[in-house]
Amino acid sequence: MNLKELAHHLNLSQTTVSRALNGYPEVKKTTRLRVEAAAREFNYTPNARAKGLATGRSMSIGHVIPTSAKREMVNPVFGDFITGASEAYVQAGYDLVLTLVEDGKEERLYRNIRDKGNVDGIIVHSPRMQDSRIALLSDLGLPFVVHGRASDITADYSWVDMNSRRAFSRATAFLIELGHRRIALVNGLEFMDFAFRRRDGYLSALAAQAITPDPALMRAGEMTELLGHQSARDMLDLADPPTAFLTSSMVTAIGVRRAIQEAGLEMGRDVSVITHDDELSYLKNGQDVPLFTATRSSVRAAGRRAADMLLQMIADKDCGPLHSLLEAELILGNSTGPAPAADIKTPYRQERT
Amino acid sequence: MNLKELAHHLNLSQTTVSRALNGYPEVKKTTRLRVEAAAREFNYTPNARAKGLATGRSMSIGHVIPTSAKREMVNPVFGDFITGASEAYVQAGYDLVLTLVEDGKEERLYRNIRDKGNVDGIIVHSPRMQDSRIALLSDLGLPFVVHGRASDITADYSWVDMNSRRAFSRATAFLIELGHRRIALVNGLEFMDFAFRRRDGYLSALAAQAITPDPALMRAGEMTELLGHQSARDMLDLADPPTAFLTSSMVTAIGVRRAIQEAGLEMGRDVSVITHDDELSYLKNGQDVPLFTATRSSVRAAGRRAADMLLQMIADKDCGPLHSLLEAELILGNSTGPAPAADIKTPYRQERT
DNA sequence: GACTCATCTCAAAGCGCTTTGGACATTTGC
DNA sequence: GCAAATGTCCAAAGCGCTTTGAGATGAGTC
Repeated sequence: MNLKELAHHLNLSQTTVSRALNGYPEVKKTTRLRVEAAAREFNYTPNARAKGLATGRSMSIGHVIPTSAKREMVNPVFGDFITGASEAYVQAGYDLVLTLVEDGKEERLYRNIRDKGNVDGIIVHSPRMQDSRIALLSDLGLPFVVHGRASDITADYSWVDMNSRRAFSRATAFLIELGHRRIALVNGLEFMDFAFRRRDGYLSALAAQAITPDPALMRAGEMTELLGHQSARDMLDLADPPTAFLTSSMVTAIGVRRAIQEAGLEMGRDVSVITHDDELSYLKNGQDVPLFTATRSSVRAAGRRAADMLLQMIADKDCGPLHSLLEAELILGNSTGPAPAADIKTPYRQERT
Repeated sequence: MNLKELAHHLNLSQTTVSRALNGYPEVKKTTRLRVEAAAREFNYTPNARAKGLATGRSMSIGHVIPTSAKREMVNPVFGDFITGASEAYVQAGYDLVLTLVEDGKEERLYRNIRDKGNVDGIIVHSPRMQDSRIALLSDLGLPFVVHGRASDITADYSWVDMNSRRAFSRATAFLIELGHRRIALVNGLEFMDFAFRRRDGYLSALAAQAITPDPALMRAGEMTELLGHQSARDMLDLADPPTAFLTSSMVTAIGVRRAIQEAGLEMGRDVSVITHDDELSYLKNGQDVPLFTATRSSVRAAGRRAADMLLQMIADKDCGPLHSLLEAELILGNSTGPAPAADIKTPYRQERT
């Protein structure tokens, strides 16, 4: 059933039916009700392509996620982010179109996306520190929101991000307060902006207590279980091993825990661990008492926020770049405790904020 | 730059330009080259909505994934599946549109999707044992491929699935061969078809050796780390605890491992574990020697396969329902070993296939 | 009764593309 | 040499919708 048929059936013009359905005022109330009833009865749904062609809007949002042939990992965070964003899209009647793109082929792709015209806006995932996509998209004139930021970019653009620096600096300060001095960082790939910020937070907290960072205690890589395991195993083997670990993801933390156990140590007593917890739906951090002490920020909420922002920008072209900085909570779990006796030095008491 | 402008610029009609670009034969070679050069020069990309309207095809595929307000978990397998499917779509010039739908609202949604006309086909995720979506989609006349099967549906439809029953029956048989008799199953939700099949495989292997299944050793739930942990903890507490676990996902297996360690036991020596490994990109099962003995089947490959099938069905309406059954490998890792001495009974030797 | 307003409705243009049904020129077949 | 076939191009219709500009209709005003 299309508009023409529906109109004919109702003995009305397409114009009137269209207006009735789209809430225009110049339609008599009784007519409108009659039209709506018929539309329901015949299960009429306007053809999206035709509607899009006529209105110039596609009612869908593009999510572009980068992949690379080498590190061919799909960020596990993605599913939850999408779930959050979807809530907003469903409410607003938007669709979500997903595009995976190999590193490097991005310029052509974004241009294509714009010219094809099948999305009204874009969500950019996984920004690097300097990310050419941002300038490109600004040029293209397609509304976009970045999930994360790009530290090296000075131009203004819209983003939603977690305060990674603050979260990791708080976590580090907390470990220091517990008496830890040898604190290891198992980070994500540090050309990714979020990972860079996390390290920055970690270093700043060390510096605040005049602790010299030890390169041997810093590792970065794809945030897999293996990375956590290997890093922790190697570090625990050092002559002067760490008494605490800070990791960038739950999966990595699980690897760290494995290495700790294999070393015959107990997490939370012999070695402390703090991880970042994205609140992924399939990786809950314990139930009553969290398994891991963690900096926690829901990536699903971030997705929701980003989508809301983008929709707002589409509705109001001039609302200018929007920003949203989400603060992570520091939640206490069973994986942290005072530094083992041998290592305890009275820490400078520090106000936690 | 649109077709009209491009045509005008070239002093040609839209017809000719369109034909030149779409490879129709009735265009002189030199004209075609001239057109192609200009298209490249001006970065011409046809508008997808207009093209879709004219051709009646949208050049995109819908992925519909069910969520429920209650168990609001996004299947972590999803990211990898999509990655596989994307490979096919990119090659064929298709887009992927993603829709999350709450349980129950599906009928209306699928009908809408068809009438909106913004996808040419659908991939159905996470089928239940009896799944109304399949009959519905058949009625709607929209090509679709199911990732998984629905045991209670007799009608023919297209699917890609892993041979869950065989995989779990082999895994169970292998454990029996190692001397295990008390074998626990920590499964996914059993109204999900794949989980049902896995239990079926498990039970059949037990039955083949005349081992009576013990309800106390069977658990099902969302495949989280917590499920694995709680199930294993409870079971290891039994008077007659299991000596081996079969779990439906890596994440769950990690929870089982945790419980084993907390019980002061060693995985692979005191207690054996076999898990199913979807080869998720962020959850590699060890490196040289796998951490877990596992039934392994790449969900990414399944995605690729499903997408290829769907594209074929779209290209050739009459190619009829297609099926693809993927066999899982049984790979040996460090998590299995002979049943502890006390429990060893000489097993009937069984041919593994 | 002639006038203006509202109110309601419609025909038709247009969104950017494909595709049908020729038109015209050039070859080919006999 | 002429009809038929072929090669190359175009004008125009149509995909299903929205939206413009204007035409009816009836109520209110002088």
